Amino acid sequence: MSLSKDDTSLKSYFVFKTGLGWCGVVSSKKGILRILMGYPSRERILRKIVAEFGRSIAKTPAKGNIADKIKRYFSGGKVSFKCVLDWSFLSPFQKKVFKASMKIPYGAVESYGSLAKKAGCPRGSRAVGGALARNPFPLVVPCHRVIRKDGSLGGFSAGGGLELKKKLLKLEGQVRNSNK
DNA sequence: AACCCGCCCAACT
DNA sequence: AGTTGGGCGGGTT
Repeated sequence: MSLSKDDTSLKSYFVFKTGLGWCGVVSSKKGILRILMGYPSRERILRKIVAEFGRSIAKTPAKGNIADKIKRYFSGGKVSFKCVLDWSFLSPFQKKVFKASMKIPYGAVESYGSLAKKAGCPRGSRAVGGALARNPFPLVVPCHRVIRKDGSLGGFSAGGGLELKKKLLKLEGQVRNSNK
């Protein structure tokens, strides 16, 4: 996934604060390159962005409605994230998995295995887990809706960790108080 | 060519 | 409830 550091293709970012931590969006000319969320401070998220995209990345005013959508979603709105993504750097397998996962509707969940089947890779549950573990577009590619077959949560590697996954599912009405 | 995994399933205790 | 052991497929080094 390594992006060349001194790539001249222009990238830009903006960050913003939400009820569930600091979030950020990095874009290229083609679309959104990366969504970050769940960071505890402005410094932390900036450091992360610089670490991944280099110091030369440009800051841009929070244009577009993606920030508003995320905020609305975090406060309980049933938001559907339709936005242009730049996934030119993803592997074919990742594209298949992300595409399949975007079909999971708000408020629904699906298991890694079942998603693997829908992505055309019937025994690829672990591979699906691996792909989702590096999902650059959390929320837009709703990897938080993918859980284990037995109902336990599985993992979540975006900022905020498993706790955030639990919160998101709760927002969507999916986590009973089982505390599993 | 080895590792690592956000898994799954059956078969146990 | 938890553990084990085999199998799994993609990604990374």
